Amino acid sequence: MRVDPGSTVPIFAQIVNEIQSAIVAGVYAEGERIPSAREMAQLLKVNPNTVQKAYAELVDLGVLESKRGIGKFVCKRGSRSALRQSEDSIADLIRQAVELGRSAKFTDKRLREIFSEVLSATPKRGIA
Amino acid sequence: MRVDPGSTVPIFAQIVNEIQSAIVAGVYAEGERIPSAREMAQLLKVNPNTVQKAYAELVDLGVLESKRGIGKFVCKRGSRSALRQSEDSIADLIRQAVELGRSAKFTDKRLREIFSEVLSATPKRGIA
Amino acid sequence: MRVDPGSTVPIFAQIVNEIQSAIVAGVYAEGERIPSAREMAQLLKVNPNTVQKAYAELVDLGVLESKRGIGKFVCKRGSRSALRQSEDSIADLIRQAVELGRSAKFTDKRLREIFSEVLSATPKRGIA
Amino acid sequence: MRVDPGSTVPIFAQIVNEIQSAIVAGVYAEGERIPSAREMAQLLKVNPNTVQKAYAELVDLGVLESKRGIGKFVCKRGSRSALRQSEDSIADLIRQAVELGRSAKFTDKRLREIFSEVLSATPKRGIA
DNA sequence: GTGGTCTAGACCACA
DNA sequence: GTGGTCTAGACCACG
Repeated sequence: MRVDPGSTVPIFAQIVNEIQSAIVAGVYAEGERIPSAREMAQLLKVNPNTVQKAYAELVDLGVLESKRGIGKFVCKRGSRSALRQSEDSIADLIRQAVELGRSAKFTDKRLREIFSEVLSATPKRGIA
Repeated sequence: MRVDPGSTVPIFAQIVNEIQSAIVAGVYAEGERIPSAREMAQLLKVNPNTVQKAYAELVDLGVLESKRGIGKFVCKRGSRSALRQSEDSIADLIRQAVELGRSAKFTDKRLREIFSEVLSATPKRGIA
Repeated sequence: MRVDPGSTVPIFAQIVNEIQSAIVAGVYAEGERIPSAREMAQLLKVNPNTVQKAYAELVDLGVLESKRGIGKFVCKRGSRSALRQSEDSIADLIRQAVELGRSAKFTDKRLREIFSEVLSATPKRGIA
Repeated sequence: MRVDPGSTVPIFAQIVNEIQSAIVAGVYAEGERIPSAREMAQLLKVNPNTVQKAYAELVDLGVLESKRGIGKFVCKRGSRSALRQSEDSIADLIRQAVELGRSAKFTDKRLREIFSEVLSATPKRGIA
């Protein structure tokens, strides 16, 4: 679980993705409590408000639920929601890539090639 | 050649991409003059300064060159630069998608499936 | 740190030079935050957007890096970049002068004289 | 006698400098007629209006004088004017370089070094 | 008419 | 509060 401050992707969005991925990967089980915003903030070395914003979005997305004074917990169906949204995010990025390729008149074959290259070039990394 | 004002991608960045794609697709040949910022602005229905920012970036990227009082022209090697940068942009988006998938423990097989679905679902569109 | 609105050199370019000089001179250390565009703008009595354009160029040149919502910082190697670019700018101006002299058939001796005169005639000035 | 369309220096200004240099170098003697704007334009491969503007400036500077219907001629004291102005231009560029160096806290010794390097690195070129 | 610069002011995402 | 983007409109240098 980490964050790249230099990325063009907003930090809060990176956190949203990371949490969802962690849930999908089984790091946080349904009904389980996730670390407080402050804990997460010092873990990731980011501003607590940024984590707060990410958590709020996850509540909004139906992945987390808030129990006041206690903490935030993965929803009953949180794992499913996270899975669906992860797939959506992935599909959305790929869609952008494909559209870019289409307007430059790249063939589907060429796009498949690029995809395969990137797939084998991108290393697998741990969740922690 | 059009622009989506609602996109998260800044308009000027969309224009940069569109122009590069058009050059790669052969709409604008090397050495050829591209429409003035003002013409392009009214074509895309955006502010001329927004177009100018995009053009300035393209000059910076070595795709266009500026001749004062005459117009902007596709560089000698502009087509190559544009091609390389288009591929980079595409690969970059796919890389983001793959990284997202990796941290959610998606298998490569699943990622390939998503890619194929998106590829067949994304319509081809004209340049004009 | 000041700017001459009457100069033929664009204001934003003057700011780029001034910041680079300040970094080379050690006014802003590597990793340090520089004043916000708004602060700098009211300091120099210019429009904030003009400063922002200068800052954007410095980011582009690899001298500054931007952290959204926090500020702009001198890059790790920013001091080196600034030094190199300052020397390049100086050498470029001198090269223009020498070429002018060459085509008017000035001797190197005469060019050295002019240089020495200007060097002793140009006052040293503070950074602030 | 040539012009660099890619330079940051305006073309008309380059022409002004070139003509002055040519006069200083003795290519055009006092009282002699210089090529018409059209001739010069096709020689330099630039827009005739651009040459026209350069000539007008040279008249304004007291280097050339116009005889209607006949052409433009180097003034009586044109050679002196051109010499003085060439020196001024050269001194001005050097002054800009020195100011840049001063604000970056370059020592005079370092500036002299840069000057010497550029002087020996810049090739002598013919007038034609 | 064309590009380049500058100003003024607004809005938004981010921290 | 900070950077980033966008709009609107002005002015200038250039061809």
